[in-house]
Amino acid sequence: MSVTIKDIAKRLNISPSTVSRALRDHPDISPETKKKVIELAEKLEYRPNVIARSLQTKKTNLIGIIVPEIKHHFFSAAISGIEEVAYKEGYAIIVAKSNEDFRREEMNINVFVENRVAGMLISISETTVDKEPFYMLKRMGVPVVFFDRVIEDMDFPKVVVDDYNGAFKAVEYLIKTGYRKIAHLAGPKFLSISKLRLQGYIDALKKYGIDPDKCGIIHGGLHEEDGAIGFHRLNNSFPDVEAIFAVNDPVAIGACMEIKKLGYKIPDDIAIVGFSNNPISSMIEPALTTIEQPAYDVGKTAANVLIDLIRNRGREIKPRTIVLRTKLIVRDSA
Amino acid sequence: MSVTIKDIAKRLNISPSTVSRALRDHPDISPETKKKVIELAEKLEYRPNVIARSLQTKKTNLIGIIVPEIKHHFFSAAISGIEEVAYKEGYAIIVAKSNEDFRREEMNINVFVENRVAGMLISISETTVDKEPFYMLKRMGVPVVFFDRVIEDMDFPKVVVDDYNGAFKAVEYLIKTGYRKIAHLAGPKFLSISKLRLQGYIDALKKYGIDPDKCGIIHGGLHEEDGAIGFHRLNNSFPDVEAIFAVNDPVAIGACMEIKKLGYKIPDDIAIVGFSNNPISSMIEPALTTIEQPAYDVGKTAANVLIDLIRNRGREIKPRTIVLRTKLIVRDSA
DNA sequence: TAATAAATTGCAAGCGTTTGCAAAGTTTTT
DNA sequence: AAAAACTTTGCAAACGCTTGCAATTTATTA
Repeated sequence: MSVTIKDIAKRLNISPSTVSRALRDHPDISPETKKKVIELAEKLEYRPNVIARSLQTKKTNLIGIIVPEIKHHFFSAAISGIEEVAYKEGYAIIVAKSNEDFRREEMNINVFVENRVAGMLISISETTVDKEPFYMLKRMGVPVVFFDRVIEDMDFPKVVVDDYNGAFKAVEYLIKTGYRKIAHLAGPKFLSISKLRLQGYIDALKKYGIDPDKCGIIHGGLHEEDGAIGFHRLNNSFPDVEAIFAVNDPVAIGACMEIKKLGYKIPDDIAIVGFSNNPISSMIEPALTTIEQPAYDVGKTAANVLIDLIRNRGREIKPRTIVLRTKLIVRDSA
Repeated sequence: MSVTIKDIAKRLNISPSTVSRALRDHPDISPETKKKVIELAEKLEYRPNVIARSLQTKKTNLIGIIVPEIKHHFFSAAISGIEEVAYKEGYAIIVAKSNEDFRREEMNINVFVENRVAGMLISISETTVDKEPFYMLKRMGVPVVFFDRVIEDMDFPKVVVDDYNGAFKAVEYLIKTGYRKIAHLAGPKFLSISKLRLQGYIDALKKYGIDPDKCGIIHGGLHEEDGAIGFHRLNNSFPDVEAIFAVNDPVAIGACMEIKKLGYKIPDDIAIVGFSNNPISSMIEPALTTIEQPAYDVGKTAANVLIDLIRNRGREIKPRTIVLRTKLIVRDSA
């Protein structure tokens, strides 16, 4: 069906190897043959078969990405960043979502391995506890970089945002603004980001002599509905709460809706700070004070680290953790 | 490095073909050999090499997706839908963005062709005018389905939302609510979605005897800033406008911000209706009346059509256009 | 002019699978 | 007991490319 190197070779009465080299501009081939080959290739609309090449070279130009969900703003922005550098470096991205299900995550990892991706960028699901699939990747020698949601004690490089400091800054800001009873709508317990943001929250309170145990820490999910539910539970257990630090913007927004629905005023009755600076946050009423999380940059950085890793395989590179800066964005909700 | 069928064959003293068949549960192979093979394969952590298989079978499990931008909600939701059905049907998705640049779109198309994707799902960039890359795909016999942003006169299947009717309903609603001077912040002129929404707008006005030429049609981009700019221009040329129908939610929101900034009240001074029902739309103040556009379903449907096409190659399938329903969501902005 | 070096091309094997067909081994039928 | 029919396995080629090395041709040097 489609034109191959052999076809070109036959029509030009030369060998396939010469054609192959001519097409890749190999210095051994004379300018005249190159010209002939390239012209005929264009005329016949020859398209190199990357699959055949990959089989031979044992290399692919594919980078696998696994995220919990594609349509969440943070992840789609990160993917966009990854694509940007991948494109520039000559890689294509193949993306899969886990739907927060560790089994699907594992299936996807397998699919990627079978497709012999050059490397993988992974943000783990909220249900991932079994590390076996990742050990397998280690054994197979697949280059892997975690981003945002990482497995802390695996020695793959990691690219994260400064969750701890972001949380710390958010809470410190609340304290300095005069709030004391500051509750936390926390995320899933064993997710790295939840843990770090929680710790930042706790340490900020402690620094100013506030006892975190009396403030209210409610664990929940990462979505809007979790914010609403969380605030409900909070309102029951700690009715005198003055301010809330939410694990992320959707949760903060969910809480806001609920707060407004119950007739409280933000920030007068209850102040609230989110995390991630979703585009939405600046547009709600009141505009949400939050921590900016550079999603696009996380993607770009992670992709760069991975490509480094791919290209320098052999030379041992010490896995490191890159922490991207977070920034407090003060708006109207606190 | 990694374990192959040959390795297994050698250790079991049987031929590679037998191993290959055993692993794929071919009926010719005896249960005992199958058992031996499968057990050893597991023990050695054998992973089939999809690349080698693809080379042989001339098939891949890859679906290529090209969108103008990954992080826009509509596209990321559509991609999510595509991934969902692709995963279930045993395909992986490889995604690229054009950044609204037709040259990058073409480059990506080429990359996909060279990777011999099983098929492609494309939403064209706003700068795409040259159809040559798509004719090339036709010549090569690559299965292609357009979604959302389509090239109308190419006979590839298309999956779109009912832009025309959505726009019509939106404008009709405005008219029935009592507005007459209804302007339109339109999108890029040669984009199918812009054209259809514009036409729906015009026809709705005409149906009720309103002259569209006197209402104000401002062409612009598809982003927030375009909404702000658009409203400015509108406000200069048609200061007596009572309501606005925007080509999409970002534009509507951009206009809203500008309207508020200039001190007008929504909907009292100016009413506004958007298009797409971004998650953000329900959360701004006032909540945006808009047309719901089932992004996730567009993705799922497009993926299903494509997979059908891939599987039934040979049997000619008449390319058809699937139009998904849009729905008016009445909120506070109109 | 012969010997040596440089430039250009081709041979053939190999990457890890799949698959049509032949071969060998078993069982059933006549 | 031979023929026919299965069942199970293996051979070898093929998919489209790359690449080390040998072979050929041409240019340079002694």
